[in-house]
Amino acid sequence: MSEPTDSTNSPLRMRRSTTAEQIKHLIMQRGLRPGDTIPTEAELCNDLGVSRSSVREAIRTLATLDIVEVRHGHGTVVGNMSLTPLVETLVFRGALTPGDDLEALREVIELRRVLDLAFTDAVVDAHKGKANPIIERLVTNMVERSNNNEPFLSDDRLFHSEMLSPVGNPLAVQLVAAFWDIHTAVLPKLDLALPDDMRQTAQAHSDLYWSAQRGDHEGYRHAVIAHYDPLVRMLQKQAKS
Amino acid sequence: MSEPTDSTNSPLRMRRSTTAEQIKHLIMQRGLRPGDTIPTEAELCNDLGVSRSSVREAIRTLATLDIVEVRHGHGTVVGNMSLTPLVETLVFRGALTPGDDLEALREVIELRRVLDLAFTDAVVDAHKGKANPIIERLVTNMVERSNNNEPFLSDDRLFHSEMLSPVGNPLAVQLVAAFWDIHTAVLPKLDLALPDDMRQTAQAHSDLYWSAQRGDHEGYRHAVIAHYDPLVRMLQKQAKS
DNA sequence: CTTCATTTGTTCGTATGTATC
DNA sequence: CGATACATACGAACAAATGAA
Repeated sequence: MSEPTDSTNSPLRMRRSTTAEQIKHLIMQRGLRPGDTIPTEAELCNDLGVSRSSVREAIRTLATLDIVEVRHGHGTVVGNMSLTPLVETLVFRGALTPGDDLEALREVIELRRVLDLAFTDAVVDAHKGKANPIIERLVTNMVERSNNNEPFLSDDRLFHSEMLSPVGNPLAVQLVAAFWDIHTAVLPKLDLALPDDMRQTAQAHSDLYWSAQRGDHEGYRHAVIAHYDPLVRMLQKQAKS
Repeated sequence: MSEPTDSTNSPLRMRRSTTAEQIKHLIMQRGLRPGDTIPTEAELCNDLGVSRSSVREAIRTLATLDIVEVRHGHGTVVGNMSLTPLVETLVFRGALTPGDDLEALREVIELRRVLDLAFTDAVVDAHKGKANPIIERLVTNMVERSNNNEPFLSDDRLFHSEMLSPVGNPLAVQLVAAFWDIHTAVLPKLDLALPDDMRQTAQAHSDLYWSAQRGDHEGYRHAVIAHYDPLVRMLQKQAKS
């Protein structure tokens, strides 16, 4: 039985935690908020008693998780802890599987649809009777663009965030935005975007807003179905081939 | 004056992409699957023409996203691209906000509840009329433990995964499991876990399964509500103070 | 069980690019 | 413009873990 290295030979090594965890601990201890600067690499080397490389790898880890944000030549600040790591992981997972990527896309789209349906009541109640100039402008813009066969990606993303925003769950807003990002990142690998489908999608956005605006839960649900219908049909067609 | 280390053996320097992206590209090119070994650090240094530090930071980035998995003294393999990065980010975000952490917990719990409700039809249809010995054992075990005031965390997590598993959306299963992890990681900061609540939660699990098993959609929805009811009440109580 | 090669983990020193003042 | 502070990159050396001979 080999003794597990009693570590008494390393005086300051009672830390089993990694450098990244120590930096996280430091952020919590000092009560730093997103945007606040964290100590420089050199300071962290002294404070934590580790080398520059270790500090850099730890910061790299935290930057990947969007827990910190590195600004070249300026310094490192606390990040806003977005869902970027989720997006990156799932986008790569979708891009990795060569023949099976539409299965990954199907799962993402189903989740988006299910989430939209799940928030139906909250969204409709939040928008009922309240005009929203921002969303109205987005909707008219999307419809117009679809008629000219122009894309409307950025409007699309903003629309869904704005619709979900007033329900009072920022995490949910971020999550659907993240799935939107994954969706649009994985999708271009497949050929689609037919003009008719684009027009149907734009119209569905319009129906979503106006259904919610007049408190029509059932109409909203139908609009959700119609919104994802072109994608579902496309996936079924691809699956047959 | 100082010559820029004329490493003539690496003439391809036109790459603007990061080292991490090059490694991702390499994984895709070779069609590597989770578990397959990727080249060693030394080999990557030669192949990509960068230093070992850069390779290590890139690998660290990919390991953070669970795109690769590093095994000390053995090598590095392709990871399974789980949702661990999402969990880590959100757990830290919840732990960071000192007085506002129950707001973060509320958002997570609302999302869990919404997701469970959103998959009601699929889950009920998938389990209707089909006995599931694994889940039945989990349920009886949880009820028994709750009567003895013993925790049943691992059973709880497995239960939700097993319930959602047959709907055929692995991504959804991973997502609810991830939110379960976030939930249980953020929760211990608050004092709770009353015996009555534990019994109600265990009973709700039982109701969830048996409702689905007999095809009772409405009963399933009520069980979902009851499942999160203790937490919702606790959050409201905490919010008042 | 021991030895040894392989591979990742850690550290140090140095040089370079970049943003701010 | 220069000076400073900072992140980025490189290379060499040694430590620790793993697995096979």
